[in-house]
Amino acid sequence: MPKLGMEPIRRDALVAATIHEIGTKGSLDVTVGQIARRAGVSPALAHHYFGTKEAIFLSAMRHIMSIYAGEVRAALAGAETPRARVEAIVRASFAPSNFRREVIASWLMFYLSAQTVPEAARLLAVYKGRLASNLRHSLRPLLGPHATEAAEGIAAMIDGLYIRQGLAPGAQDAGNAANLVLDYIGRLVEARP
Amino acid sequence: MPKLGMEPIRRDALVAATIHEIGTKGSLDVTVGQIARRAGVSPALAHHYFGTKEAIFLSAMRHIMSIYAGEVRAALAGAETPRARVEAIVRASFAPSNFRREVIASWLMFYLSAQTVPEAARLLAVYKGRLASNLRHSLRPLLGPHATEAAEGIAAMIDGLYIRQGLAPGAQDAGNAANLVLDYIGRLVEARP
Amino acid sequence: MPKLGMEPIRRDALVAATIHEIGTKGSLDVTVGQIARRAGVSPALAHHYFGTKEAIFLSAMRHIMSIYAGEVRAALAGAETPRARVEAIVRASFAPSNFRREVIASWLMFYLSAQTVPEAARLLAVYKGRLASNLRHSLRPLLGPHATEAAEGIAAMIDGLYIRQGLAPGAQDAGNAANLVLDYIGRLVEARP
Amino acid sequence: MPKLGMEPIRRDALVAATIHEIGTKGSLDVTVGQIARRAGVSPALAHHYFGTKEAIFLSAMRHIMSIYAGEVRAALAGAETPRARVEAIVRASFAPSNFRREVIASWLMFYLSAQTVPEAARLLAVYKGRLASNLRHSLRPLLGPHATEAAEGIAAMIDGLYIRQGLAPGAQDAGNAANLVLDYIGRLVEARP
DNA sequence: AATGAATGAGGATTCATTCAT
DNA sequence: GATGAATGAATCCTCATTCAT
Repeated sequence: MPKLGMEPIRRDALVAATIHEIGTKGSLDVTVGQIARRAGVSPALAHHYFGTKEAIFLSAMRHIMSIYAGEVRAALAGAETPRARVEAIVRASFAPSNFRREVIASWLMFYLSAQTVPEAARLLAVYKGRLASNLRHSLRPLLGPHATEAAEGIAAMIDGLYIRQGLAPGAQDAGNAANLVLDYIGRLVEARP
Repeated sequence: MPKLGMEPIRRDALVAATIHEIGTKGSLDVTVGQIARRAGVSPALAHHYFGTKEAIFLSAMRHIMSIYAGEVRAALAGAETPRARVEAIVRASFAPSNFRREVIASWLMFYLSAQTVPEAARLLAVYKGRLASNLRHSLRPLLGPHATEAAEGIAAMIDGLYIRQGLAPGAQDAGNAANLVLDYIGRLVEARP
Repeated sequence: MPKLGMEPIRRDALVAATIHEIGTKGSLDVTVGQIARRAGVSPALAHHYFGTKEAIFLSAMRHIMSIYAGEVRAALAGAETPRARVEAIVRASFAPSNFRREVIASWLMFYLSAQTVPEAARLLAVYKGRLASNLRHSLRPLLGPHATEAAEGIAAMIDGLYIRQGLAPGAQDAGNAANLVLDYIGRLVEARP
Repeated sequence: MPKLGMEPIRRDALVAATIHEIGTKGSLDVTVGQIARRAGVSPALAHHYFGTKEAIFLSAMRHIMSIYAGEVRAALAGAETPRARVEAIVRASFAPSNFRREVIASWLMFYLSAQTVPEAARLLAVYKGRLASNLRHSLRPLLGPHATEAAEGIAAMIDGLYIRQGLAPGAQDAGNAANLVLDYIGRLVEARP
């Protein structure tokens, strides 16, 4: 009987290597060879398990998204009021597992590849739809008809902080970033005289 | 007037072609051949004038930045109060000459290339520094010590709206985007009870 | 009876799969993986039993030739006159077990591989020699010194009908093909005024 | 001004190199690199002028067919009677420019590639249609309703002699081959008692 | 000023084959 | 007996870049 069960191990290693390489390079110009080398395997094996480079990238994208989704789910679990829910979503976005430079860089790369790769576009649309819907749903009780545009503003600010984190030189402070959004939410929600 | 040489004409055409191609493709995967073809010249000529592909990209980046800078300068010219200045900067960011899909896509590509190309990083840093300084300077009289973080929030939201415009399917409304930022500024500036 | 080992079963399955795949693709561009998959085994097993891809092909070639040889032998068994012998050989060439598209395609592929693979060339030479000698031998009593060239003409026509059957789109009629050759033989044999 | 007019020269050289390499190898397993090397250029240039390997092959196929067509046209020019026309077609098929080993090997390779490449199939169908129609047309006055099947027999014999010339070891005699077909035609045409 | 000609370097992908279990 | 794991070698193709004219 042959050696067994390597597939999930290799797949995970290759996905991790992909994220690492994209994060390091800060660009999508990553070769299968580089990914494979970092994962400690041959380029041929990468193709053996994934078929194409695009499939590797998509797997990495799904991995990142599932981490994010888990973070959001966990954060929402303990949130009872609408406002707490909004804040939970924001905090999840800046959780350490998400807000690492390499993860964010990958995020942005997938944003980019969605321009070209239909499946990437689909995945991204799902994520964006879910985020917007989550935000709107929680904001509605607080802001009524203004919930939609508030959700847009919040999502935009999050994306902006992401791009600055992912592409700017020098790591930034996740807490600080989260606070900026939370402050914005405070201003949106709290009645003005 | 002396008869103009072809050089500036060709350079401009190539820069315009670069922006167009990046905007169309939505990615940095643009070849010198594509750029040259769109500009109606041979790839060899592109190299003749620019030396390298990177130099073509940098020229395009400078072009976009100078348009943006002009727009900001013009907007600031008519602004008398601090708040008007802040709003002018924002409006300039969403002026039609900037907030076109292809221009924004190029913007983001340059953001990306700053990861790899030192000169691009330098240019981007200059721009960001100027934007932040402009915002801070105008916000200071209104927000005092909170000006810095307010400037960060505003800049982040602008970037976020840009990325959504540049990479999302379906053109968006510049006016709507500007209003989101202006509303945010309003909430920042207006005193809360 | 001893329990049969798996070896002959696997070998047969792989040979059959090889012929099937070549016939389906209509080309020699068949991978060991495809052959193994059709045979329901792993590519590694194919190598285990045959050593190399070339050996698999040669086995398939031998298989086809032995079927052909059996068909000829059977046909000759009932033939008593020289002319009946010639016709038996022709009929065997167009017997259903030979004149199937996939078998003929394989035939031609082996013709091809004889260009490169010495052992294939040897096998093919044996077959051609036997066919020619069979034909000549039977034609001699009828045509005397012209037997050799008549045998050449007949063999060529058979090959030509094969290539048209094996490589032309749309299955053809074996009976019709056989009749063409038989008619030719009639014209060769029957005295002209 | 650049060096000019190389394109047709290179294209011709590459087509010739393709035929040569296929003829030498006796198989379609010819790489672009080999073709380019024989043509004295880089593989990249071959792609520059032809785009794909398939396109190179198709060009070579068209080249061979046009030579053949020219040969037939020339032979038919001097033929006045139906029988002379039939014989002219046959002689053209065995003219020295066609019946060279490398040309015939290429012929057969294209026969093969027609299995896979639609455009090759189309070209081959055109050739076969023209040949059959030429033969039928000339045979009709001589054989009436039997013309069709006679044409089939003749075409098959020609193909058979081709495959033997193209794939058999040791060059054969074109004159001998032609005579076999001419003799066959004689037997088809001349009345039997 | 401009370009056709040409290529070296590199990258995705395929595949026969080997090996440890 | 059988196979999953793994890879080296090869192939097509792309592209920035150079050069002679």
